[in-house]
This record gives sequence, structure tokens and C-alpha cells, in this order.
Amino acid sequence: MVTIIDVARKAGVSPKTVSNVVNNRPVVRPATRERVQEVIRELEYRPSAAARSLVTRTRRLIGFLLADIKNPAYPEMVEAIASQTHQNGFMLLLCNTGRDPVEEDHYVNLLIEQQVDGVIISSSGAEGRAAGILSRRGIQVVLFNRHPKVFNENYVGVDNEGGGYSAAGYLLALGHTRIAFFRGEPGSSTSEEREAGFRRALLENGVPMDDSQFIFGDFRVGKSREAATALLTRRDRPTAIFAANDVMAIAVMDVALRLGLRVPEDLAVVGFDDIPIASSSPIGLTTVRSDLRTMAEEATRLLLELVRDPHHPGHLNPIRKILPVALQIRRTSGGRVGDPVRSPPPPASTA
Amino acid sequence: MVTIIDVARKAGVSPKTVSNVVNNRPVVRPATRERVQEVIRELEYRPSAAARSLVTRTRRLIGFLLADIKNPAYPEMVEAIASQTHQNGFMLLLCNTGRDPVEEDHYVNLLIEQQVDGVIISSSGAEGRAAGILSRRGIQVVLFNRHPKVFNENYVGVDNEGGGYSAAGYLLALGHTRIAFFRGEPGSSTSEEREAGFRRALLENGVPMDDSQFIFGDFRVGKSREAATALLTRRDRPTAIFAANDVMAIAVMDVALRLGLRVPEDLAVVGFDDIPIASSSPIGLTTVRSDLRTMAEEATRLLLELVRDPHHPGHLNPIRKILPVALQIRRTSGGRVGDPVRSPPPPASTA
DNA sequence: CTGAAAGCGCTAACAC
DNA sequence: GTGTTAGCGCTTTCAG
Repeated sequence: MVTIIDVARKAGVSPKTVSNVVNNRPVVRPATRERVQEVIRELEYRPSAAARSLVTRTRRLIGFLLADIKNPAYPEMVEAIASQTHQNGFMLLLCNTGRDPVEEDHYVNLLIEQQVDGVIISSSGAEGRAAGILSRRGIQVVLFNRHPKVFNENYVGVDNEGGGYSAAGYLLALGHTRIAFFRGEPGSSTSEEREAGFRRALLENGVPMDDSQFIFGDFRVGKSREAATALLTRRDRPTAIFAANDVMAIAVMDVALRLGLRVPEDLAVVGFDDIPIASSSPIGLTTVRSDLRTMAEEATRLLLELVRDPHHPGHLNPIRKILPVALQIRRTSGGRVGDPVRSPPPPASTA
Repeated sequence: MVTIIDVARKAGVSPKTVSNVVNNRPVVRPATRERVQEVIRELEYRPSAAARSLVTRTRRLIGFLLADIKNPAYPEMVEAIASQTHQNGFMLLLCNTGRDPVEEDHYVNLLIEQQVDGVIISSSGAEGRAAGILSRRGIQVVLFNRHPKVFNENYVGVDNEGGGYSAAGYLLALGHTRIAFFRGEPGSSTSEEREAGFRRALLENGVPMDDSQFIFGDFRVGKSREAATALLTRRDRPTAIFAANDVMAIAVMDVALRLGLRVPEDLAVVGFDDIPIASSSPIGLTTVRSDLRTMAEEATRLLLELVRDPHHPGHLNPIRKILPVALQIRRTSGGRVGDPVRSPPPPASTA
């Protein structure tokens, strides 16, 4: 392995000078810098991150602790986080907990051992242990997208309550009164806030609710399909479903179609997130759009600021940044209930 | 920060003993081990990965260099890779190049500086520079899913040629003769191999081909939509399209529907990968299924073996593991060309 | 089985 | 501007 000493020797300077060159410190005479860089190129010298961080106590490493990368909402966010951390010279450690608290703890330990500079947390733990453990170790933390029941860390998310409210409001305006709500995992703040908005809309409109219309879908396909099947084969099945995320909404559509129900004529479906596939015409999902990319960028920017600036206000007073959402009306929400059935969707429209 | 010395002092042993305990070396007397572990818990000691790897020269870090995490085929694979690396005590550095060679080079440099133990490479560079640079540095490398034109590294992939052959064969058997092929990015081995299989099928069946039926879709939605629009508005538009991946196939469906074409009656569509959404009933995409999870697991296992075992045969004779694929017939490929139009898909079947 | 000393590759602090 | 010295936290010899 080529070390800084080898470079120094060959360039006829001290190791410190090489270090100064590598770190772009402007104290080196141009001629010297040039010579050193030449030797670096020749020897293909690459500084050891381990050695460097042992002394600087900064690893240039960011962790991303997330619940489930298979949720199609994530890749967009991962890309944004990756690209921004990379631009700033940091590398990204991906920690996919699979919603397993044991895995999460293991990841937290590894992140501490790696002495990462900061962690973006978007995992499930309703108790929020990870954030606490990490920040007590002096590791910067930003809660992202979801948050524990009570928390005192910086947080970037979207207006879930408002989104739930406008989705439900829209379905009510279309004349629906039997609307089911598809929950995510228990304890998930996103699901609970979306449900809160949903409930507020129904309450304000004097539409009665009962427990049977609140279903657990678990944010994933498998469980959602079971739950949807049970719901849609009931005699008093709802005329509309608002799912706490798009994955579940699409699972509901899937089940409905297989049961011979037409979407939206027999069942209106609304989701949340606006994942990429939602806008494709075979799906055409009406959904609450959250700007996943912007949210990810905001969170990353905030984290990097916290890492770099020890006097950042976020160190004293946790910042809570809530981004707006917007209802995207597409095909699956249909028209007014009781309207004459409109011309079917594209596949048959040319028949 | 609490160091190994603090623990040693408090436990009344030498640092070496603490080290032995931490690394589960069976040379410590149980009583001593117990006492040390107690102190570790009390002090919340976590060994510094930086310090450790400075001396052991192993970072317990794996890099994953990939072209575009937004391709829905990736999350499944990322999950498999992440879970397996994690189980083995490694962390995963995610390097999303966005198909940009400059970014790729930058990532390669960072991976070298981090002295990662190994890298799974699934990025675009047709020249395969990354793999060469890394392995010359003694970093283990496994090519994954795609590969450069010429290469001499371990490789895990699927039978793209065979998949292309059976997809095309199936469309031919249905009576199609005007079949377009949607290419991925130029130079991508997956796209080229799939095309090769497609061509072989047409050749063997004596179906003439001309350049106009080979279209660049670039593996992404935007470009694919443009290309599909151009193709489908031609007077002699094809009756079937085989896309080099599912994302492009769905983009084609999307465009077709918007143009008022029925899928599959007016246009049969076949994809490649079998991404999760492909099997949902609103999509129902006929596609060549590759077992993404198994492929990812094989690649990770091979890489970890190479990292751990300096005598692994893969160090001498590069291993090439090609996994089988299987055609998944669903809705979008339709029935025989010229057959009386069958009853439309579920949405209208109850009308 | 445990302890002492050396050193991994780098940078911070201080000389010059 | 540049060189020298010390030491980051750990593991690896090698003694005991």
C-alpha cells in the first residue's frame, strides 16, 4: 500500500505537506503542490479514510435507516439522498431494517461503531429508540418522513393530516358516504396522521364512522390483499376506499378487479404518496402527492448542515419542517356517485 | 469517547483482554469475559471501526455500484444484498451512479479510500473500468446483472439471451410478425443479450427484420414514451412490442392506451424482469421473469466468499453464474392474432 | 491465559 | 511555507 510517507519521500517534501495538498489547504506553494500532485498521480496514492478519520474524528459517512426499501416511494428518496450526500463528499450507508426492531438495533450499533457523522431515520420504531441512542452518542440525526410518538429531534415530513383531509373531502364531495380507510402498520405516524385527517373530514361533514371501516393493510401488498378481499366481499362493502399509501391502494384495485368490481364505477380508490407508477395510464391512481424528492433533499441538507455547523440552531431547538401535499385527481376516484356510468377507461373506449 | 483502555482499567485487565472479549476469541477465561462484558455494558463501550480497520486492514464494508436505483427491479435486489451483507456483519455503501461515468469514477475513488472489502458492480460503463481499477487495488469485485463488453471478473447474471428468445418465440407463435424491440441504453449487456435472443428467434422462424423495428428506449420512462409515441403513430405500426425491460414495457402500454390503442387487442406487449407491479391486475404484464432476489443473493454470497477466502477458486478462474429465466404469460400478450376479440379484461367483464 | 510495547496511516500542534 | 513530533484507538507480536 502506498502511504503518505512514500509520496512525501518521492516528492522530497514532508508528509505534512502532502497532507496539505491532499486536503486542498491553500498554504502550499503552487510549485510544490504541482510536484506533489504529480507524484500522487504516479504512485496512484489514495489516502486511507480509516487513518484519517481516526485522527479527525469525522468519517464522512451518513447512514440512512429505513423501514422497507421495497416501498416504491423510497427509491426516489434514496436517489435524492444519495446524490446529495455524494455531492458533499459523503458516502451513504444503507440500513434496511425490514421493520424489525432487532435489525434496527443491530444497525444502530454498527452505525455507532462506524462513527458515522449523521443518520437519516425513516424506520418504524414507534418508540424512536434509534434516534435517542444515536444522538446521545453525538451523532447527528434527522427524522424523516415518519416520526415516533414523542420526539425531540429535527424532523422533515409532509402534511399527512392535511392530505388525509383533502382526500376524504374529495370523496365526500363526490357523494360517497361509505368510505373505508386502509391503515398502514400500527404506530406509524404517517398512517395515523393520514387517518386523523380522514376522520376530521368525515366528522366535519357529519358522516358517521364505525370501527369496521378502518382496516389494517400494513403498508405492504400481501396483507393488504387479504384485508381488501375480506372488505370487498362484505355485503355492505364501501363505495370508496382511501388507502394510507399507494402500494395498498393498488393492492386494493388489484383485488377489486379480480373480484369483478369496476374501478372507479363500483369502487373509488384513492392513495397517498404518488409513487411513479401511479400516474401511468393503466393505473391512473388518484392520490395525495407528496414531493418525495424535495422532502429527501430538505432532510439531507438539514443533516449536513447539522454535521458541519456546531452552532446550527437545530442543535438547540429541533426544527420541524412540514412540506405541503396536493391531491392528484386521476381515473380511480371516478365521478359523482350515482352519475350515469361514464365511458369506460381507454382500453374499451375505441371498441 | 470511551476507549478500550477505559474498559481495561475499569475491569482490571489489559486492553488485549478486552480486545479478545470483543472479538469473541475463545482464549479468555469465562469469569474474566463476564466481568469485561459487564464493564462494556456499563460504559456503553463501542469499538471504533476506524481504529480497528487501520490495523486489521479490513473495513467490513461492501459497496454496491449501480446505475439507477429508480428502476423498480433494483429495490428487491438491494434488499437482498443489504440483508445478506448485514447478516454477515458488513455494512453496505450505496453508490448510485445515475449512469454518469464521472459519478462512477468519483464513487470508485471513494470506495478505494474507504478501503471497502468488496464491491458489487451493476453500473453502466460498457468499458468496465470500475471493476478493473478496484480489483487492481485488491478490492474484491463481482459483476452483477450486467457486464462490460469484455471482462475477466466474477459475474452473476441471468439468461438474457434465452429470455429474449422465448419472449419473441411466444409472440411469433401467437402469429405476430411485425414485432418491435425496445432497446435499453446502448452498450448495456442486458439489452444487447435480450436483443440477440429476439433476433435469433425471428431468424430461425424466417421472419424478416429491419432496423426500423429496433428502438432505443434507454431503460427509462421519459425517453421510452417519446420513442413509443413515434413508433405507435407510424402507419405500419407493429402488432407486438418486446421491451428490454418492464419499465419500458409499461411506458409503451401507457402510450398505447393514451393513443386509444387496446392492449393486447391492438398491441401485444411483453417485458423483461417481472418487477413487482407487473403482476398486479391493472397491469397484468406478460414478461420474462428473472429471479432478482436469487441473483442478488448469489452475487453477495460469492463476493463475501471471495472476501473471506483468499484461496477461493474465483480468484484464479473467474466464475460466471447464469440463472435461468421463465416466461410469465399474463394479459398483455393477448391471444392469437386474428382471433375473434376475446372478452375484455376484468374491468368490463362484469358489465 | 494475560500484559507490555510497537505501530497501522494520518493530521494537529508547534517549531523552524 | 514546510518539517518534526506526538498520538488518534485498536490489534499484533512477543514475554511472561
